[in-house]
Amino acid sequence: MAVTLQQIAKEAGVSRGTVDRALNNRGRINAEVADRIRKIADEMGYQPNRAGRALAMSKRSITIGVVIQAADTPFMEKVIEGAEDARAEVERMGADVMIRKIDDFDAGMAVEAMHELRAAGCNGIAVVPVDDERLKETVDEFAGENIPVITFNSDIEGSGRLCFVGQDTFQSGRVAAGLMADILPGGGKVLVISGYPTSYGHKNRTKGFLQEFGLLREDVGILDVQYDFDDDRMAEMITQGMLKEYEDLTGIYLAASGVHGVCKALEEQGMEGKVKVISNDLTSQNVRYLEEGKIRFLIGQDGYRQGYEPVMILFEKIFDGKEPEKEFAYTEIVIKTKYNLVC
Amino acid sequence: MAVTLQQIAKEAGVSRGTVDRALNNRGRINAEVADRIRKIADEMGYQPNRAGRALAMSKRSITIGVVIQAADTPFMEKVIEGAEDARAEVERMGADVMIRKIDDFDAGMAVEAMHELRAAGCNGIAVVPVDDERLKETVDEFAGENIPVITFNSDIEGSGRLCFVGQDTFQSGRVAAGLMADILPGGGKVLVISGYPTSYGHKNRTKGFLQEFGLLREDVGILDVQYDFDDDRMAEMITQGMLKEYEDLTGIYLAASGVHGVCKALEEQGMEGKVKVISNDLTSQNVRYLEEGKIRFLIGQDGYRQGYEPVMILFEKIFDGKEPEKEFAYTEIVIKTKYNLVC
DNA sequence: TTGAAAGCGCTAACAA
DNA sequence: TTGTTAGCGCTTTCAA
Repeated sequence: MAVTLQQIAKEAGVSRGTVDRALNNRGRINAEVADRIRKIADEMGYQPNRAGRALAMSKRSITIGVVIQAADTPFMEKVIEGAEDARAEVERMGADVMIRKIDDFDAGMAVEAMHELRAAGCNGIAVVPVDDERLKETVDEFAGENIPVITFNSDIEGSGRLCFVGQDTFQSGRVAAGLMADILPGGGKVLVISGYPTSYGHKNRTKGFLQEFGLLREDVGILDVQYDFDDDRMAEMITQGMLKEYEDLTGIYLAASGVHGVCKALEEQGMEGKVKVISNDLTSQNVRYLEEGKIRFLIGQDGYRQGYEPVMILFEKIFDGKEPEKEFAYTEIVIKTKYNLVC
Repeated sequence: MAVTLQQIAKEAGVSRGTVDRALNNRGRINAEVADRIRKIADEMGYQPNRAGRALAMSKRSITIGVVIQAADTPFMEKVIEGAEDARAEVERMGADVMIRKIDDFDAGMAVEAMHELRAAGCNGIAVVPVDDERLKETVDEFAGENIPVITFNSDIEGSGRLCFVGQDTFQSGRVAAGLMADILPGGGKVLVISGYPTSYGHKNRTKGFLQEFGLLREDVGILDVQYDFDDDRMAEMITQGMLKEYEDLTGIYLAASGVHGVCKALEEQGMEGKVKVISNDLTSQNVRYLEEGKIRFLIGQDGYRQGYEPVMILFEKIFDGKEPEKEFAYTEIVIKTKYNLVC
């Protein structure tokens, strides 16, 4: 049986309230007595009972806000699933979670949602941000008011956010490069199609891929990076053009979206399977292409954890006062082939 | 704020105790009243508060036993880590976890440990089994006494265990086959080295690999399966012999242990890198070989979850009466290259 | 068959 | 500065 406050109180010859004040630094206590109590608690291996604490604090009621942009995308559905699961878990401990979904990316609406959540009494907020000055200011403002903010999926560098939960995008590009280097035949050319030149994530993936692939395969030519602005039609046109210009194209790395367009172009030219495609994100469409063998590898993000972790980290921070373990909580870089899709 | 028993009692015009009896089927209650209360609870969306329940039940104290064989191996250290984390988590809810570690595989000691744990009052047991008749009988005996048993890492087929947590080994072999098919050049031969011909896991991996690889690459010859009995010296000798006999050997799949031996033999013959190696298990030694590029891929087991899940499933079963979601809780089949090792 | 009440470990308000 | 006490939501025992 675990040690209780009462047992420590008895051991120290004081009351339960005094032990509580000592161990939780609530002040209004003699410093020496507090020290002595802390030492005793330590020796007895005291671990606060979660259930007792949750019950006692349930009137104070912790509320956690979550702002998810691009909530209508398949990837974010996984994130939302993780956040909902975390919600169910902390609700059983008496806390509340409010989730605000925003279609597309819209910094203005994200800022607005954050203000709403603060007004609703949220004690902490997790947000999928975009790189935007107002959003950064809002994060800093909240942090100043002692409302911890966690960025997830995407980060706001240099802001006062508590921590970031998401993928190490540079490393993700390197993972793709390693795989591509393993499966390409000798010679030929490889093409990188990115999404937006301004997106941090896309940029980092591209950089990681180019740097590592260059080191691994000097025999393969690397074509200039193309941008499809996350548009399948663009991706298709780029692929068509490149196929015409470079007959020895053997590999395509998609740093963002556009799988459908790429595959369509390859199919039209009868190059399916001959040009090896590696892409990102385990969307259901991408997964289908993987199953059909039209893509070789998908690099996944573990969206579930990206939704789950921020809520839990905030809950632990607010409920237990526990600081997050790392400033960058990188989620796993998952490699999927058609064979390890289900788990 | 969530709905409480008290609120339902007020709504139904009865006492809290009556509501409790109705919702938890404790008997000693008028059936019609019980029905009415259940309906009201349903309408109000009642979800029992975990903290309250944990606190009230803390005198009854749930104890969960864990028996881990081969506990001295690096892989099982991960499993133990997961079990310890689960322990910490359920201890905070007032439960206890007793972990019994056994070096090597020893069915007799495992049976003994299970009896000890039952004598110590365990309400449920998770065990890493071997295929052994006494062990199976013990599992069935405990299940008959209403002490749920979960097998993890390895299974006892046809026993009365509640569920199995671990890898789908057949599928794991197919994953390796898919990767091997992607990275081997045309022609040549591939060799499969398994561990024990009697081990279910090794056998399934081998079968999965052979079946899938045969479908994928008809141009590559498949040599007879060799067995190294998890011994590096054996693996080394096998590799040496095969390298001599088949100059066009281009790939080796290790269904069990023996990476060190294989790599040593390849190095001696100057074939390192030329013969592509895929193996299982993220042991620190294997990871080192992966980092050095001597192995192309490692198929991992997610040992952490294999230790964590069984304890949590047992806790939920005993504490909440919640049945496990699936009979086979397959853990993810993780693909690791040198680039996605850290997460 | 039902109600009333004690108590699980903790926090917080109040009293001393 | 310290002790006392009510109460969080639930289970369980005892009394009606």
